[in-house]
Amino acid sequence: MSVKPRPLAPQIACGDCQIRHRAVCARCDGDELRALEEIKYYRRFEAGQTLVWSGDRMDFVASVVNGIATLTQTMEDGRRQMVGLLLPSDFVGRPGRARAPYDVTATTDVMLCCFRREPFEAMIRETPHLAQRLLEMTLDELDAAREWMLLLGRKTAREKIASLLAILARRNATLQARAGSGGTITFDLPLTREAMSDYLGLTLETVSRQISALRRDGVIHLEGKRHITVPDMNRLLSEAGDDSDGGLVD
Amino acid sequence: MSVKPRPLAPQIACGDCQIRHRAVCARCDGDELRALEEIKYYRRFEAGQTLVWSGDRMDFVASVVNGIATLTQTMEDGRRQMVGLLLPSDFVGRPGRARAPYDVTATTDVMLCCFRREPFEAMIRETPHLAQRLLEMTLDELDAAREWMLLLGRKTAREKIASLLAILARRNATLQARAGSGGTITFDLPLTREAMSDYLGLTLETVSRQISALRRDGVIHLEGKRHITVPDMNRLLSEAGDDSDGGLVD
DNA sequence: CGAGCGGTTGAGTAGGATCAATTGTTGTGG
DNA sequence: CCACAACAATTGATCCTACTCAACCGCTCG
Repeated sequence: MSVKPRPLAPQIACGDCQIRHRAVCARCDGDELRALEEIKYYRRFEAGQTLVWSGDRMDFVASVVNGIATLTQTMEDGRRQMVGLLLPSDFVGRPGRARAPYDVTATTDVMLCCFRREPFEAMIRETPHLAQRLLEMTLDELDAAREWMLLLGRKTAREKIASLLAILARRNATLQARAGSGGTITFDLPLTREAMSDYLGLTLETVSRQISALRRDGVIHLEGKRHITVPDMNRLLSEAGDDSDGGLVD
Repeated sequence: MSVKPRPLAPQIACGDCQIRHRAVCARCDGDELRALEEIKYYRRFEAGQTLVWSGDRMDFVASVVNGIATLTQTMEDGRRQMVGLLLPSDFVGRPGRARAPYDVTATTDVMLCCFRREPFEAMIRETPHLAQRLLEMTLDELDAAREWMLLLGRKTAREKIASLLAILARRNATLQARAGSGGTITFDLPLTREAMSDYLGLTLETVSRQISALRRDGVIHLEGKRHITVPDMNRLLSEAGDDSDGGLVD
């Protein structure tokens, strides 16, 4: 249980940063960036590591630079629900709160750009660009959370799986900048079956069965356990129950 | 289907407003309040009315002054999930977005304090107090949404009901300023069984059965259909699975 | 080689959904 | 004043989806 010395990564100039235009700092001008450079430092985590435990003191907030992390809540008897999926440029922590309300776990290797909390809170108060961007990001997260609530409360297991795959596919599509809506899309699952079950409010057995079912029905193709091909995105979307089109299965 | 002329309510001075210190305007100083007075107007809605339809254009944002409203999402086949419960001082609408993503419905008579969207957005940019308060409120809503996700994804029907009752009881307790944690609490359900089922991701039959079960087991008492007494708040909390104490049922 | 881990599949079960009947309660019109 | 419709809610019977428990596969690592 001994903790390795925290891996501090070398400083990167904000100007060279991959997430410069999507993270909290997106709207900051030159002076503001320089102020941020003063209070930032990088930390690297390995896949599987817990970055923060629920209830822990957090004296930083951070942007995810690369990798994927999750927020999860756990009940006393061990039931777990993922409540956040953090991708590059997403924000971790809450200004004005010292204790973490959720476990934060790295599902892949993760690099964080951390800001010491106190000076960051001061900047929020003083530089409107930072506060405005954070507000915008928080509103987006709230919308995502509400979409997620519909999934958890009302969708069937099959629809849940299809929805998650659609989210991941769409994300990869924007990165690959292809596939208007109908084309073939390919990506790797960044989550284990267990993590997927925590996301979807299912058991891992049900996740596995439904993935198999979608494969049998030709909605997706699988190579190995993790590599997924979606031959027809519209088909996947209609399986997800989201429908832009009208569910024209037959 | 004819729409009554929208009920415009008489103007109230911000200084006399019940929600002055909890709404978006909570941190505003005198000048800022005066600017808000310029762009605000009141609207009243009757119980059951839909304030906004999903997809509609919204050219205002608003604070709930009194009454209770809900945000709901609906799938094509009619499955519905509530994704927000709006109480007095809560905020409706999103600066920077013209179209409503959810249906907003009054469950009781509701009064809104509306701000025309364009000037309000300008104020967000210029008066940091407004933006800061809105950020804070949005972060609180995000936390609430994540708590709700745990409920939807992992709790049993009985725990869901107990959780909802605990939330409503706690809210009334703060209003009545009593009942540290153990005392008797009494309140009226502001929701129909159907609205509760939309909140909890259940059917209304299951809601009814579980309320009956909690009554049989002495966790709550019922007078009529809507008036609820909680003799032991800790008992209710442990039924909800939230537990501050360890679930010491036997 | 065996242990550990991620994943798949099968058999049996249970919790909540579905379909249906019934009881108030309220409000409307004759 | 009562009959009737509309609506909220309760309760019962039955069904089915997803959970539970269990065995097993393939791969990696020590």
